Amino acid sequence: MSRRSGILEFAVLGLLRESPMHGYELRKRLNTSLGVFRAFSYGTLYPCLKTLVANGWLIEETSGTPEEALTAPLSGRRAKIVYRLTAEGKEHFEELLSQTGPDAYEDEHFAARFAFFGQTSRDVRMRVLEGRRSRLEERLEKMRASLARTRERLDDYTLELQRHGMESVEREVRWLNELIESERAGRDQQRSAPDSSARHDSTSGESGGLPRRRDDIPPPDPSDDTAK
Amino acid sequence: MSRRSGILEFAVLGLLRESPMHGYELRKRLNTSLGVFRAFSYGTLYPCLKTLVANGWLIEETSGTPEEALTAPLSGRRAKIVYRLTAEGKEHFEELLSQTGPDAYEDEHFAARFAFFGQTSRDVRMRVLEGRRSRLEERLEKMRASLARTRERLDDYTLELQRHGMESVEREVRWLNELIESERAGRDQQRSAPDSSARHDSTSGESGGLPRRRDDIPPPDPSDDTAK
DNA sequence: GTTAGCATGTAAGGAGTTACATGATTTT
DNA sequence: AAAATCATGTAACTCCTTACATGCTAAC
Repeated sequence: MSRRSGILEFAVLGLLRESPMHGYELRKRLNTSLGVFRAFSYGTLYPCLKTLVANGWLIEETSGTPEEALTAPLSGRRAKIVYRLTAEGKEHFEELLSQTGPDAYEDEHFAARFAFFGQTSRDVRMRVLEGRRSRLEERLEKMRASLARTRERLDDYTLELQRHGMESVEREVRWLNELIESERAGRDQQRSAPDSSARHDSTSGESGGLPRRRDDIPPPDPSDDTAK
Repeated sequence: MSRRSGILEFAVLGLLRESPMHGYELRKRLNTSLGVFRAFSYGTLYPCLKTLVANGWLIEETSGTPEEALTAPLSGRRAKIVYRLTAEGKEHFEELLSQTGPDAYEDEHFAARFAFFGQTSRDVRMRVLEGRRSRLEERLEKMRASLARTRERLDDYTLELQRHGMESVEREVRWLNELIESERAGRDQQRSAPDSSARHDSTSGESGGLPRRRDDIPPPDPSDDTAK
């Protein structure tokens, strides 16, 4: 029951929900899917996996399927451990998904939550988006106030740094506004049942409707991979 | 000689270079000046200050000046410790300022460096800005490659998250381009002396020229202060 | 007179990195 | 047959937060 990390635990469970994987692959997916925001090392990931197994959320499958076991039978070949989500793990993840406490609005936590919106029910999505937005608006308030108080004493570079920081936050607010609007637009389709005690129903990705974006993919550029 | 933090050490020395301060004030300035990027707690700051004193970079002045000492003379009044940069501390900070190793291009480290650009020589400023930019460009390369590889398998939300992340990075690159251009424009004024072994001359803030920005201050809104 | 903010600290612990150690498999 | 990359782990260490402990001073 140990209180392992939050973000990492959440992301691992979420990725394994889609399909079983071994540690190495998991790490790559963590660092691209949730990519810009977080990069975990093996020294973090492997111990975490152990803990999740100990909690019963995961099981290890040592080179699993019978066919594969035959490919390398009796040699003392190093195990390739595939992790699979258990029923309890699934349940636990579902519960984490439904939490909308203030933690969920912090930078990195929010990114992790967003990455799994596809598996999140619409009302939770809304709460998270709106929570994030008001968190950012608070932050803007403080920045504005502090700027007004201190702007005389600050040199140009410090000022420029603050200006750029504020603009970044404002930009994210605008992004959230768009997202929230799309979610609202996607609603009304299926008027949420008058039953207000709506239980989160496992696969409740009602795919509201993201703002369909210009599809400018850079030319299929198959280059290196290695994440440092 | 203990290897204390980097960012915090750097920022403390930089702030104290401007004027002596006590811990509480220092913390507030850290969390606004370098603000958006980093928030330190007392549990971090005070021990760090002790270390810096032990290293000889700072000295403590217990309610310092004679006049002030008279205001609260013999009562066992709790000391209000003012920290002042020593000559060695100044020298050390100068040396830190001149470092342009790869660390200086990381997110938070970069922000700290930028915040003290007013006290940094122009060629170092240029190196830091350009280093940061190429760091971000590498990151963009990886993101583009990874997107091209995996885009089919990803759901809309994950895609949207990546798109937004990339846009943020691209935006920062544009910002850096502007800054670099301004620095270059500000050069040519004082053709840097043919003496290439230019020693960083203490106060070498030749204030190149930031892009003068629209001055839209929010109405002087004197509200709350408290950080959390 | 009591709440809020100023001011300084410590101890315990959480979260993650780096560097090390090992070995298998694939590509060049 | 060397180099790269796949694959799994551990130990030591860093950095920072939380929660606690203390007391002063200003404002309401």
